[in-house]
Amino acid sequence: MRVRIAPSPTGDAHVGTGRTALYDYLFVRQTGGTFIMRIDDTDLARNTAHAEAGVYQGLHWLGLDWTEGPDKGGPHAPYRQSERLPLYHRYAEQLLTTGHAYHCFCTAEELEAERALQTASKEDPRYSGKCRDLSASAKEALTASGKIPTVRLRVKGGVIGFNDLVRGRIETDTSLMGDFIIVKSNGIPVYNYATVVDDYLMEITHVTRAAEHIVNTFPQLLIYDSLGWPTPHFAHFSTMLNEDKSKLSKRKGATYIGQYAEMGYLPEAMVNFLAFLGWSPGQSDEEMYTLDELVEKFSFARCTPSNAIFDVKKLDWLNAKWIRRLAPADLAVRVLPFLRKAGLVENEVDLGWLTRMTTLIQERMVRLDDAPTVASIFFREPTPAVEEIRAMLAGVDGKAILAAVATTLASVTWAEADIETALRKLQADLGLSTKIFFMTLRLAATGSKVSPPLFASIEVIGRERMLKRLAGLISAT
RNA sequence: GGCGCGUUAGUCUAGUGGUCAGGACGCCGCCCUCUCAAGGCGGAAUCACGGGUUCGAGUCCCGUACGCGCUACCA
Repeated sequence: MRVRIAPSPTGDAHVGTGRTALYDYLFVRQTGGTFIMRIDDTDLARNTAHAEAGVYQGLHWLGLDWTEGPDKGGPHAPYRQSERLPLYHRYAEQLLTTGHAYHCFCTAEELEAERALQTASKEDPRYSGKCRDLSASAKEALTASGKIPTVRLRVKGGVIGFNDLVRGRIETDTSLMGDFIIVKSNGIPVYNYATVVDDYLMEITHVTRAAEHIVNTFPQLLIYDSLGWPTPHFAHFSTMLNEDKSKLSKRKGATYIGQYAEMGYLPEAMVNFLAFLGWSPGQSDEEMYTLDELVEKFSFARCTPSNAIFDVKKLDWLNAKWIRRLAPADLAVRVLPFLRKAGLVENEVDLGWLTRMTTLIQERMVRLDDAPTVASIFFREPTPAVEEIRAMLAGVDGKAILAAVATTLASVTWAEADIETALRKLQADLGLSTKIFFMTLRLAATGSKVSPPLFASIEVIGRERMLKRLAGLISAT
């Protein structure tokens, strides 16, 4: 099995490209096939010069890799369409000599006018075939006048079709189709043509892509046929949409894989989520799958044909699940860049301490970039919650209570369990309700009514900083 | 407009002629609890519509509606 992903070099990997690449990768690994990277850069106007790195980076982040491509080389190099022009010309020449294609001298303006006329008279706009049977002398004259022709494929009518791996039989009548351009006047092949030449020469067995390419398959089928080439298998995946059902675009949320990495989504979660957007393992209640598990389960037949909305809420849930599943030490390392970015960590940190801290925030994060918020009390001094504590301790001697806490903490063994035992005993001795006492402590320790578990938090904050925070409050109360 | 694809709760989906239409996210409620989370339990919510075929249709066929795609010398 040989499968290719053919992104345009836009500088970033689109999530749609990511999902298709993921499906390709799963299929290829499952079948022991080869995954190929090909850069479709025939749209000169749109190309950012060699901006492939961003695309590679996004896919690599997901954990995907290929064995042939511009960056890897391979038996069918080059893997960039802009470097394969001679190939396209060779087969265009073949099509021309066999009579399957012909030169068309119509200008873009003439075609535009023709189309306008047809639309006005309510005809379906399609090429009239004006240059279809030009005489040799006419062609010579046009060439002599300096006109540069395009190459058009001669379309003969009839019903054609293919068996889509996810949708079944798809057919159309080509009598509705005009002769279409395969090589532009600037010598660059059109997508539909270049794709066919490349897929054939690169021995692609399964052509996989998004549903918007379904109708492109028809002209491609015609090209395969005209060249006398066998057709590969085709699989068209569902389209991914925004929450308002519009096509996934940058306007309405993140579109590129790199953006999700920056927001603190885990590649494990992203892969899991993307896999389930348009595919399902069938009868199973299991929601979490690793890349390896997906390799085992994936199949084209279980891909859904209908469009799928990219539901960030579900992604968030999955991400939170994956965060909780990570070993704390692993999570700590992943969280660190986000803490640095937020300015909470500037120099080296003690990884043991960071890991301990991470266990406290692990269940309180949806994304990695939640860490700076949730964990700030372990790095920065909170604003003293003087007023809240006063309100909490209304009617009792607050200063004395805080002092008792300080005294207790000053001598206790510094470990969560011991801190808890000591403080619970103090609570009993003071005769305060658990709610009041521990909320007061939480306010004192963290400056907030919401925080990670109290005793462990106190431990992680450390004796010195705890006593300092208490001292500050005692003098302010 | 033409052609193509699609349509199970708000969302992702299971279902391949006979099920109380299953699961998950989200939402609501309860429990647990030092707060917040997490976790547990429970709840509301779905087969787009109309015709067929059949003893029986979410499942098969036709039509309609709606959505998406293509209709370029874009990919």
